[in-house]
Formats: sequence, C-alpha cells, structure tokens
Amino acid sequence: MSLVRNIENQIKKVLEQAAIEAQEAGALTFAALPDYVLEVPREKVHGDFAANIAMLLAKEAKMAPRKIAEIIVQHIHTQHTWIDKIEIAGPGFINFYLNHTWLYEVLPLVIEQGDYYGRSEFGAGKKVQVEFVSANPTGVLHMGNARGAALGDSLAGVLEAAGFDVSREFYINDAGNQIEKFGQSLEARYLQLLGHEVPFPEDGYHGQDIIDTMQTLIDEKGDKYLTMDEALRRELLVKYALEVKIDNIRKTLEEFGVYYDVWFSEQTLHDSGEVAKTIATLKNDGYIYEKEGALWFQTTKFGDEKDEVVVRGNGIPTYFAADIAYHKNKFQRGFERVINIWGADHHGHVARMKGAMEALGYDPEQLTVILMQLVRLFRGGEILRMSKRTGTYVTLNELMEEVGRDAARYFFVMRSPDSQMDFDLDLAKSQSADNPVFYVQYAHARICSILRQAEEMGYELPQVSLEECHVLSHPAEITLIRKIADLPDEIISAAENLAPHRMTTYAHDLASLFHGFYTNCRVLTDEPELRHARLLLTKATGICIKNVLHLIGVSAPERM
RNA sequence: GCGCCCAUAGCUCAGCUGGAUAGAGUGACAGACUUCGAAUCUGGAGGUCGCAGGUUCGAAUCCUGCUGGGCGCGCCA
Repeated sequence: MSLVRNIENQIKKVLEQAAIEAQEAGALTFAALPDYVLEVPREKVHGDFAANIAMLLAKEAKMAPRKIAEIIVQHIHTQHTWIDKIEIAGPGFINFYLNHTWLYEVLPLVIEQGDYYGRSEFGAGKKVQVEFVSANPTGVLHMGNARGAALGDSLAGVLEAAGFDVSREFYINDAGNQIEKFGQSLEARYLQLLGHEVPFPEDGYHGQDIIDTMQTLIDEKGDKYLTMDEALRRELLVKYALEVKIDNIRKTLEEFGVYYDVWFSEQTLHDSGEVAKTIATLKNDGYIYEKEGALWFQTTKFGDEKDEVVVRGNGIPTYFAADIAYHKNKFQRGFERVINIWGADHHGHVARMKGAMEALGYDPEQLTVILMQLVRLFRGGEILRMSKRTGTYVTLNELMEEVGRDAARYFFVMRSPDSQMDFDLDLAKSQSADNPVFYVQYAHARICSILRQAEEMGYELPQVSLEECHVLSHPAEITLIRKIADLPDEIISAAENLAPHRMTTYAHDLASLFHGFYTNCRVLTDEPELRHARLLLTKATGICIKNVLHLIGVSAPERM
C-alpha cells in the first residue's frame, strides 16, 4: 500500500464515519453511502484532497449540498490524523488540508527500494499476455510496427511494475497465402539473379530486401536449387529466407529494447492439428456451415455484419481460422487476460475474434484488443506510403539511425494509441533536441552531476532521518516530494487503463518540478542539515526518473 | 450505405472511472548565468473544447443527431 493510498484511506474513513454519525444523530437521511470520489484538486488553494460526497447526497437527503457538507464536517474527528484543516467550498466540496510532514516518509523509502520504487503488488501475480508487433515475417519492420513495439513493450513494462505476471509474445504468420507469394517471389528473384529471364509475380513482394536475401543465399550456397523440383525449391527458399527475416526482426526489436518471452509460430498450429480441431469443435457446436464449397463461421451470431470463411473452397484454412486456434491456445496456457495490439486497419477483426472466443466458451471480456491508429510519415511535406509491396517504406532501423532509440520510443509512447500520428522525419532529424525526452534525460543528468560533485566535495550521501527531512519546506520541495510519492499509484493507474502514455506525462512533470526545485533551492549549501535533506531529495528524484524511463524502454544517461 | 477511431491554443498533443478558473510542449514576445549542467528557469500573450440538442447540482468527458477527417467492410493477412 502506497503512502498516498494510506492517506486517502485515512481521510475516507473519518469522512464516512462522520456521515454515518450524522445519520445516526438524525441530522442526515440516506440509505447508503454514495459512490463518491476523493481526489486531488487541480487548484492548490482547494487543499490536498477533496470529496464530492455532499453533492451526491443532496437529492436523497433533500438538502442543499453545502448544508450537508457542514453537517458532515461537524462530525469529523481529526484527532490522530494528518488533517490540519477542513473547508467547504464551491457547490459543496469538502476540502482537506493536510500537515505535509506525512510526505517525508517517502524519501527514505525511495532510497531503500531503489530500482523497485514504484512497483506494487496491485496485479497480484495474475498472468497477462501482451501480444504485439507480430509483423509479417516476409518483410522488415516499418513505422506502424515501431509504434506497436514501443507501445506494447511499455504496456507490458507498466503491467509488470504493477504486479502482473506478464508474458510478451510475437506471433509469426509463417503460413498461408502470403507465404505462397513469398515463395514465388523468392524463386523469381533467385532465378533472375542467376541470369534466367523469368517474370516476377504481379502481386509478389517487390522489396529490395528479397533480392538481397537471395543474393546472400547464392553467395553462400550457389545455384544448387536450380535443378530442383519447383515445389521443394520454393519450400527450401522459404525456409531459408524466413529464418533470415525473423532473425533480422528479432535483432531490430532487441536494438529497440524489446525482448519477447515467446515467439509463436502459426505453422505449429497447423502441424499439431489445433486448427483443424478448433474448426471441428465449432462445427460440432453448430457455428459452422457450408456454402459454395467453403466453410463459414457464423460471426453474425455475435454481432458481426457478415459471416466469415474459415476454410476456403480449396480446403486451406484462412488466417482467421488459424487465429481462432491461436487465441484458444493462449487461453489454454492459463492467461487470465490477453491483450493484443493491432493496427486500426484490423479493427473489423475484433468483433469476430471475440465472438469466436465466446463460441468456444471463453469470456470475451478476457480478451482486450488495443487498436492503434496508423502512423503517417511525412518527408519534405509529403506523405510516404508504408506499403511493403512498393518498397518505399521507412524501416525501424532507419528511424533509429535518424532519431535514436530513446527519442523514437518516447515519441511513440507519448501519444495515446487512439491518436493518429503524423511523423515528420525532417523535423525529427533536424530538431531532435525539441523532443521532450531530452528534457527528462537532462534532469537526470543534472541530478547525477550534483551527486558526483557532492561526492567530490566529500559530502556523504547521508542516512537521513525523518526529522532531518523537516527542513524541506519550500513549496518547490514539497510539490516535488508529492510527485515522488505518487509514482506507485501512477503506475497502477497506467496499468488499469492500459495507458502507458501516462508515464511520459508523469516523467515530464517530475522533471519539470525538479528543474523548479533546482532553480529555487541550492542543493550543495553550507548548512549540513539542509544539504543532507536536499541531497536525499535529489537522489530520490533521480531514482524515480530512472525507473520511469526504464519502464518505457528509454535510457537514463548520467551525462549528456 | 454500414462499422470503428478522431476533432481541445498558430502547430503537436495531455486532460485519471463526470468536478471548482481546461493544461503541457513547440512557435512568437519580454526577462534571468562571477556559485550545484542555460539541453534550464521566470513572465505575460494565445480557447465558441467541431456544431446543435439532451442527461446532471456540475459536461472537453456520458447520450442523440449533424459536419469534417482517418481506417475498414476479400475464399488477403
């Protein structure tokens, strides 16, 4: 339980007790306590916490909210609490003003917990899976994948910090139509590179990377596939190229700071018969019918607009069929919650996927799909298309080269998944110092610099007692400590709302408060007590910044 | 035509399950370094929260309709 939660509980307790006492004394009438909110007011003058309970009771108690507030306040006992003062304001808010010394406890706590400060047991070890990127293995990673990677990994990090048992997973679409086309494309390039004039498939993969991959193969293994049976040749070329491609994707993601627990192959679902078994189960339960030679799944039963093919007329299951089997497999692995991050262009798939889970007897609520709006790339004021077919995309590798990993990750995480992103490459390149990530990192570097100098001057990082913290009374100090105290709850809130972008907001606020503190309060002063306490505060801030940045995969440099 | 997402300061975006006077960054303007990092700080300027209704003590937030933009509606994935 965080310090802040403790305080909130204390206030709620005395507040609710007061309301009940008033009721028992006959001063107020209501059946049950309303679902009120205790929140931190936006305006400082409104106190440290505010409750809206009086307004919510107004109708039932048939009394003016301010009058109700007055009655409740009369019954509040503030002995043995941190409450200094209570005021009634506005339409009937009850505002609590606290003795701010309650905050000091957080500083030794941060130092003691170090890298762990901010983490909590909120998730109680529940198994959660986050599946993200799952890019087509026939190509390289583009900007959409980059956003998904930054978002998914940060979300996983936030969930982990909030106490969930998180597994990061990449689903490899190594089966189906696209692999057929991939094989045809590879074969055509292979033959062309060896001097044979063969046509390139119209809907094949035109990217340069396919040519490069085949050139490498030729350099390594020569022309031994020329005389082979065509089907076998394509199979071997695909096997080789997929391995190379997936390995590249893995390496690129690792450079981006993203590591997966599981790389899950679609092909294994076909090989193990899970796809066929899943279709059979659905058929048995009457969700599947035959029409025009194909098998259709009645997704309309679950609110979809039209039914969906699961097995084509040629007997080959569709991607959708494999995906149902895949999600069934996820739940069979015991995840209490499954989170997918998909591009907005897949949104039509969400309802039928949930419907399929329901048909299989799972609770569709356990599956959450985060739809991420697409990234539009601008260069020279013009939109770049991200099609894999044309080969004119900008890759994640190029992005990292141009703006750096930290800036790229921070930039992607900063925005809510719902917002469309225009990524201006020229801007990112030419004015990268404008990126807020530097602001936060600068605060951390500054902190490290102060701590280094303190060390050089022979000032020990002291074991500071709570009493010594009381010298911290400047408003800049108090607001900074308050922010530090908030970290565990901020992380929980980001986890609950699946909103990792809140962490960048927090990081920026924290950095800003530190810069303000730095400007107003000299850390390395000659007064030992004050210096000790401020060094402690400085160090605690540094720990928070570092922990938050690491959560979202951004480094916290000690020098810049 | 149907479905999903979005519309907040000149620009890019926050705004936690409905709360009090809607916030940052950036751009422009005016200031602050003989002392811990000026990649910083301090000011003011900038808003019919797309439009119109509705629910509520109270709406940027919830409901309905409309306008404008993105995406989707395949025996592709």
